[in-house]
Amino acid sequence: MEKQSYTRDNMADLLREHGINPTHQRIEIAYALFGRQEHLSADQIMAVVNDRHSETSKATVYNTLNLFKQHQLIREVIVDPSKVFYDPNTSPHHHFFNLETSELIDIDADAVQIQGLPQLPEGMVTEGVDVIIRIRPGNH
Amino acid sequence: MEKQSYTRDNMADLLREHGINPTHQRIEIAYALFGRQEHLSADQIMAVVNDRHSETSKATVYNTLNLFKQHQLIREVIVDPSKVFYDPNTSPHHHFFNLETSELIDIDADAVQIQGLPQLPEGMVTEGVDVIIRIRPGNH
DNA sequence: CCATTTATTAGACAAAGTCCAATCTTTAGT
DNA sequence: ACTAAAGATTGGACTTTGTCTAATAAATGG
Repeated sequence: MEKQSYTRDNMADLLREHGINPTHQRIEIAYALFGRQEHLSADQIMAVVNDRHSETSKATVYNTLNLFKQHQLIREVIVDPSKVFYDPNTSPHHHFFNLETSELIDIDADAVQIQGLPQLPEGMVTEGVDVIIRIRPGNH
Repeated sequence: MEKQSYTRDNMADLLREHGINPTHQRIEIAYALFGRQEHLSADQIMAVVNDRHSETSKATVYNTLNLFKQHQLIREVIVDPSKVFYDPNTSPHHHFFNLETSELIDIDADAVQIQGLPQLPEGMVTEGVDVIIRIRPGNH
């Protein structure tokens, strides 16, 4: 009874659990993200999904990613000024961002404590805390 | 002897101190950013600078912002998937980001401690640490 | 004041993402 | 299983942010 195998069938279940109608395209997109547990951009996802024969349009990729985001199935990572990355890991965590390769590495948020943050502005509520550590190779 | 007044003349000096040739357009752009001490996007800066009579082209705005960034006069803030904000404050600090208004509020980094971050990947060096607290109005 | 370097510019271009109306799928009810 | 209604997908036009280029303008140092 292995919990963590990312088959297309499991993707369908995962989508249903999140109240999303599992269509072909949605299953493929979910499989692309969860199957490799990587941070991918929309165009990378489209490339993966359309690897052999084209099956999914640009509009559907964007529609689907936004849908997944709304249903808290994935998360956006905003670190690159030119493209958004999508993260299949929704548990609280932070990121190393490799400025040379645009690669992201997860940092579990449980291990990290942040102290001394000022009070939120009046009437405001926290939606999320992102810590991004921008790294590059070499000790200059 | 007031240190912190942001006149156009002071902008010229500031640019020279950073090894930047102070031209008309560069002074205006610096004045727009430092004069109001706000986080502005490229198009907002262009709007400010060309308020009355158009004087500065889009290409120059982008050229100049990138030049300022290279000379560490300003900093990019990447929080919004669709546009970069430019920050005249280069001292280490973090941000509240108002998701409703796209407004940024500085958080002095001196007050904040971050503990428990894992070791950097081998051969990597930190270029910067960004903490972004995404906030929105109302206590749901 | 001239020559050379340095900046600025308009407009073409590129890439990411959105929007729309037409078409195709899926679902639910019978 | 059949059909109507709802939901999903599509190509392509469009928008926005940002880059590039080749031509022009401005500043600088003799």
